Amino acid sequence: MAKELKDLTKRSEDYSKWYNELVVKADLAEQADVRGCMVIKPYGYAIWEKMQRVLDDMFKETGVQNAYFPLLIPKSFLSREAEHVEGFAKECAVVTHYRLKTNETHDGVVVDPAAKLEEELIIRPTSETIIWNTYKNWINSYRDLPILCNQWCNVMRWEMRTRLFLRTSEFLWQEGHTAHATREEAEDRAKQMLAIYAKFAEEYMAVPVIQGVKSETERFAGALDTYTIEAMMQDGKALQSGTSHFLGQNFGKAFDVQFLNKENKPEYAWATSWGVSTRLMGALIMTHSDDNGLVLPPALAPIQVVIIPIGKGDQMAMLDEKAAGIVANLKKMGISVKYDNADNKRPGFKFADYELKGVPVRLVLGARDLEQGLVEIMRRDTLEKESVSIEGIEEYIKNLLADIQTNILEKARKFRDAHIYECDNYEEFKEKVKDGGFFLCHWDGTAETEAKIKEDTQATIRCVPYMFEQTPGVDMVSGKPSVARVLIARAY
RNA sequence: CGGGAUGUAGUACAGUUGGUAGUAUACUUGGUUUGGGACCAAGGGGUCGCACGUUCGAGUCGUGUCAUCCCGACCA
Repeated sequence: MAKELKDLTKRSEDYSKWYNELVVKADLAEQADVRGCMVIKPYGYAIWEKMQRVLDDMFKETGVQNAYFPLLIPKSFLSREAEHVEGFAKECAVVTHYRLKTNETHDGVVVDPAAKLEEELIIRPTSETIIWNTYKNWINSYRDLPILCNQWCNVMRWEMRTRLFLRTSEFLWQEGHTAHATREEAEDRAKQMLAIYAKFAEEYMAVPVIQGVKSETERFAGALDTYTIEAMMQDGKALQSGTSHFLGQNFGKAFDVQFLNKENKPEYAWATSWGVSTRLMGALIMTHSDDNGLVLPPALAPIQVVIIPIGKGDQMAMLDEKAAGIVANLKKMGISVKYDNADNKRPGFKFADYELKGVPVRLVLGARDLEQGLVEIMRRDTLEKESVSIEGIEEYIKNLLADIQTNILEKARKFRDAHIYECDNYEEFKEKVKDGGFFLCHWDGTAETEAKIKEDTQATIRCVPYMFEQTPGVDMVSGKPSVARVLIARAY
């Protein structure tokens, strides 16, 4: 099966096909029969669960609590906030009836026309509206604030074109929604959560990201500011991997969420929302994988170490026993390990299969090596093999896992940094941007310039990045003055 | 919704001038194997997307229809 993956055209030639095949072959997910939705398979879901656990802990450290709000949103809620409607209305699934009945020939069902809903319900594309409708009941005084809620759920957006993990009609995510008494507090929270996303991306996913703020046209519908982390994939395209929005008082006003402040004066609550989705899985896959398959960061790999025994029939009992000791020790150290002694698959098949699945470390327990007290150990990121003493192998593995984690982050960072260009000449930009990469260019701040760039090159302004030193300059398209360079790239 | 392509076994594909369905892989059973994706033997699985038409006869030709994929518009 995996042989087909190796036979695929290389990444550079047909990146999307390579990516899709990889997701399927590595047993992460597949296209569902339902339009634009995906089935996440157990192995893929295990990665998502690990991400959830880590993120959840990070949120809770900042005082956020989990909650749950309804899937269905009354249509009228969506029209309360004008810009929000504009942004989402076009791509929503709508519930119009609440009952089916058997058809005339009694071999199927039809929608019962008598069961038409008076007000249609929308399957949530995001939950700002229903949550703020609820917050109205929770907030009376400045003493009730801040409210810091997060929910893990699914949402649905009727996308025109879908791709596994990166853009599916239904996706899993977390959405945090906070309410604050002051503008400053809300703005700080929006930035704080972005920083958490960036930390998670780098420390756990080993995906380096650029933090910044979105231009007006790229903002979330209804937000005053949208902060973003942008990652670079191996084909040089950008992937928006997480966003945090400062929503001002837009939703407070739209849902009439007022509180009495310390001066006993009514005031609208200030809002933020922030989310990351199963799209992060896409980022993970596209950042690290090679033509042998997935390369998972040890911090998120469901299986961190796989042990494969090799020997003749009568040696297996001895190998099982030897492995059991190592497995027990590794588990004690909090390392997840799988011992695969299935006899219906040959070692070569297992090697290839676990490489495809991105298991960071492989240990080969061979009867022949064991006579000399040696085991073969392979690291997935570099595919380097080494024979090491079985004495103290656990400690060796622990260090190796840490080394892989930092190594793949550095590799990804080096790749990204080598593909970031400062550019002041539009003709040159147009030529170069086709091949991918991030471009730091001066921008006059107008939507016209932004639109022209998009029309000419398909590239968009990803963000105004924080992390680079900024000096004023001249817009490369319009020639007008510019205060800062923005990050421009083609994006997923 | 515009431009292009494709629908044949679980999957990936072949199928010549129209003549009654084939390869690989996967699956099942038995045996031999096991240091980089094993081998041998036997076996199961398809109203060729759907409908209509042409024909003695359609996977193949025609018309229609549905679905999927790719490139745009939209997007976490």
